[in-house]
Amino acid sequence: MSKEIPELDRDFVENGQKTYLRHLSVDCVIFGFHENELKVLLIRWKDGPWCLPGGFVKKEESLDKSASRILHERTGLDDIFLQQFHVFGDANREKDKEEFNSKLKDSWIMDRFVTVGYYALVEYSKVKPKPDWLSDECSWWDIHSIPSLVYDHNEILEKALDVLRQSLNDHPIGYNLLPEKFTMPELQRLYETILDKEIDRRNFQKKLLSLDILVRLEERKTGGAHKAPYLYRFDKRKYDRALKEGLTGGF
Amino acid sequence: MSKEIPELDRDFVENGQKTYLRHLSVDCVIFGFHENELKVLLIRWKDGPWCLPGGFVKKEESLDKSASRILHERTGLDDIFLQQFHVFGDANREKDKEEFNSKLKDSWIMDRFVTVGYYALVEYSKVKPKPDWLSDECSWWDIHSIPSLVYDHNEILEKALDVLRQSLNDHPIGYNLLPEKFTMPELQRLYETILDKEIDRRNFQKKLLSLDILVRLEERKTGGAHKAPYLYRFDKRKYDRALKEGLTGGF
DNA sequence: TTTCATTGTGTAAATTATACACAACTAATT
DNA sequence: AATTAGTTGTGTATAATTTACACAATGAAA
Repeated sequence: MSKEIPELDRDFVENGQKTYLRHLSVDCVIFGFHENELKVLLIRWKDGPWCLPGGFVKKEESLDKSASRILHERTGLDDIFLQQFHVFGDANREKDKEEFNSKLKDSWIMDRFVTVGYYALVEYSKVKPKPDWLSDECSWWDIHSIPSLVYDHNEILEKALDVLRQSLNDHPIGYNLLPEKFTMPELQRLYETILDKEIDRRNFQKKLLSLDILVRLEERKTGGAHKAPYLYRFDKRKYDRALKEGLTGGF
Repeated sequence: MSKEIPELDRDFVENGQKTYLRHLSVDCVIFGFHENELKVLLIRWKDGPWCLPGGFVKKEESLDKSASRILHERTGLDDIFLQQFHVFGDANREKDKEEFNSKLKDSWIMDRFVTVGYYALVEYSKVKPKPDWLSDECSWWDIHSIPSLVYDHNEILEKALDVLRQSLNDHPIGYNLLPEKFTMPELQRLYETILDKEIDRRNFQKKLLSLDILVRLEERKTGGAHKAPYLYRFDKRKYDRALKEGLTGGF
């Protein structure tokens, strides 16, 4: 399974504990929305399994800062919407850890880790996924066809989806996942995908407009094979205000 | 401020890192309800400030297990409703740490700690608060008059209250805080205290009964200076079922 | 016996959520 | 150029839920 460890990695493996807090990691569930599908950014370790992008907490760095640093490293983006959602602390959550890391026997990396899950909402088109030096691949996966992930990462992802679902009415989820201009059907697909249920088209539009956080533009979106829908954008000011009070209702 | 460290403490201070994960702690916000007030169990360090009861994570122990162990140590109770709610990971969250621990200069305890917040719901009357060997006092405090706590513990407590408020409709909060038999006005006070708002008496009763999770007993509660109210209890079976689907509505 | 604070109870009005149908538009097809 | 297929835009009636609100009965204390 494992090859020899390159020079760059060696320092990390042998001396990482001087830089990072031991026993503690951060894993990110990075959501994007594209072609009416909710997607998650996954990476694949060199010669290894798929997993959530993650990293470690520097000794003088806040947890939130770690997460946004990791996110920046993986997506190139700054100012990303990022939310801590759960800590995974089972004593045996990293089963088969030796198998995946046979060359790291005495490294701090082989210690038990408790990991803090963050979810991020990013605009799909702005991300250029780039694998890091630990990984071969970095790409988007539809949430309906996630591969088997390392350790408890499938569980972490499920929990993130769960929290995302419950947050739909009091976090700026639409705002962060969609491009600046979007159509009502696109927004509806986003809601339907996250909630995993169908919503009546007219009632959806009625409720979203009643929240008074959207602005309909003069433009329409052309190019589709059908009637051209209007474009909308969020009214950031009103949106932020509404979120403070919690968006009412919920489908 | 500090006295000499007793023998028992010395081993913990000098060798704790052999038993516990470094950099990681658990703090518990233990809620109880008594005399129509929502209360929190606080402890006071020997010669030190008030704080949330907390502890550390053993190397082969899950996070949840740590929390319930800590809770058991502090309250004597088992099978407590316990819920992780947030991780506090600011790099400088433990300000004035040296001041409070002047005798521990080189101990693992002086390292930076990230702490996982758990909230617990206990039946007030079943708890006999007992300070541990680190603390002088252990007692209940009304949430409206919490003293200044060490580090960021006031912030942790506020966050717990926040989460408790938001969880009222999909967690068994009433069930765990009240004694087996209780009156409708008592239940209403509990809701009003947690939500920090008044609720119409008739509408409250109507909704709670419509959830079909309460059983009215033949008994009434006597001894009060007024008309004797009926006693109720939760129908555990129906209650659990309802919670799975999320209690509807919400005041 | 009276007083006082509290409990138990129901209905009407307002708000919110749900169900549902047809004409207009656009690109693709013929 | 006309037709087709699939999608968009729009409003109303009904059901469900939430809110507002008043008075008689009770039990202890005065």
